[in-house]
Amino acid sequence: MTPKIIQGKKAKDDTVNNPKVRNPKRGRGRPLVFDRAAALQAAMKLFWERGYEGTSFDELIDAMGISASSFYNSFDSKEALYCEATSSYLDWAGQWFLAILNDPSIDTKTAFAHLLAATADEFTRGDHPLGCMISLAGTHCSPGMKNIREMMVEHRAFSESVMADRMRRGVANGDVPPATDCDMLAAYYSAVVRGMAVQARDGAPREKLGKIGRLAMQAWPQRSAEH
Amino acid sequence: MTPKIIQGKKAKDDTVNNPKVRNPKRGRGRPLVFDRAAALQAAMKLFWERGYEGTSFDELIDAMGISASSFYNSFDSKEALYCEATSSYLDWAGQWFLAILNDPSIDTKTAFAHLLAATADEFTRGDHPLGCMISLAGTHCSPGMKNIREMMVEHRAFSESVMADRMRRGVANGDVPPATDCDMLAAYYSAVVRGMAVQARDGAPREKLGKIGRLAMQAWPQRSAEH
DNA sequence: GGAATTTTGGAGCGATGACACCAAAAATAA
DNA sequence: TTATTTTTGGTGTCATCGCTCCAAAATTCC
Repeated sequence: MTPKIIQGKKAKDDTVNNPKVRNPKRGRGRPLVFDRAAALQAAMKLFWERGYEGTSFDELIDAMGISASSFYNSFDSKEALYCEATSSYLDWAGQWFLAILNDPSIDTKTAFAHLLAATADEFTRGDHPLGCMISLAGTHCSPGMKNIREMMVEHRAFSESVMADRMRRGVANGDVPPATDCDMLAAYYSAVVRGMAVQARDGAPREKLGKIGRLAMQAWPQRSAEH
Repeated sequence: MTPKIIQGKKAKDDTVNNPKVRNPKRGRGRPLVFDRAAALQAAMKLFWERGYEGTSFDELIDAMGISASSFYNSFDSKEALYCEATSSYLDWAGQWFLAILNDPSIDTKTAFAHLLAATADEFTRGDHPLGCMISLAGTHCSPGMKNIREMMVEHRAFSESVMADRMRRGVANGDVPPATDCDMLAAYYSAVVRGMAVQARDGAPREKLGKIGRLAMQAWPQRSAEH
């Protein structure tokens, strides 16, 4: 799921570069007093809810339940943490995303209908922040956030390319019209998903997102071409 | 175009409440050395490009070409400036937006096709920042930005309601199928526009946005109902 | 001209941002 | 036990944030 990762900084300790952890299970030295994975999850949810700029360092370590010292012992910087949190998010979101696109029991059109329905569900679940951590991140930000911005642009382009690839497989399999412009159709569904993320953030209920997804499926190509 | 405006702070000087200006044309006292409207435009473009959190006070007054003293003499706060900049943006964007939706020479479906085409054009023009100042603003931010967040949510809801109203007029006029769920169809086109804003920010060219808009028009209801 | 009014330049303020430093603490290895 | 390694608590730092204050400057009113 993850494309080339752009990291803000190189790890200071190059014995282990990504992620930074010196005492993985049971090494010498004082043991970690916190669960690194759980702390990362907490940071991810805070970034997801508030964005990178909207999340302060103190709020982060508070949510992670650790001190500044412990933080910098296990992570390189706020920016590096954001990269890791993004990877963690994509590991999770990539599961349902790719599972649906690669489901061999359904045809291409059905796969995208399922994808949009799942998006409506996942964007409005109660056990994590609304919407999506990728869709709207780094779109308007200061020049100092260039690294993060480029990373998010790449993540968005990557998910779009995954959708286009699935459509091309559909063309090859014969369940998508051969004249279909897969890149454009993927860009369209990508845009719809981004728009659903905005709606979710603004409080739209699951059913509303579901209907948006069903309307979006009206653009699926019929037997003849479209361009 | 502008719905109920939520202001961050009340103007300190209640002789003139919105906008704050004591020496409008030619009053007593030292005259303003800068063009307030031009400074506001400059601030608007910076906010548009970088977002609220991504724009610092020093960058703002630098782009506006004024000092901190002059700033606080003519504006109440960064937040109040953002509200004014947003209003200024909506005054401008509302022009083409409403002009298309109220064009009496075209039917409802054509109006929305024009609307999406114009969106593709306006989101990718070279004489101002890419995308839209409203579509993605305040979606992920800190709790301290509650006022701004709620303001942007309201602006987005308002433009969606304007689209729904236009559709209902189409139903009344008979050029939109009577069983159409106008609120849902408007939510769908609203989502598409938000997605086009993301694509524009990520560097998608005008033609790509145009094709997304044309694909989105495939969801327009035929003679029979859809829900 | 003098008084009143308003804006401007310039310095500075308290709070917060992200992070660095270092000695003490807690583990393992010998 | 002692040496070694690693993490932790606590404090400090340096820059930036949005904003304030005040005396000087520039205008109009009388």
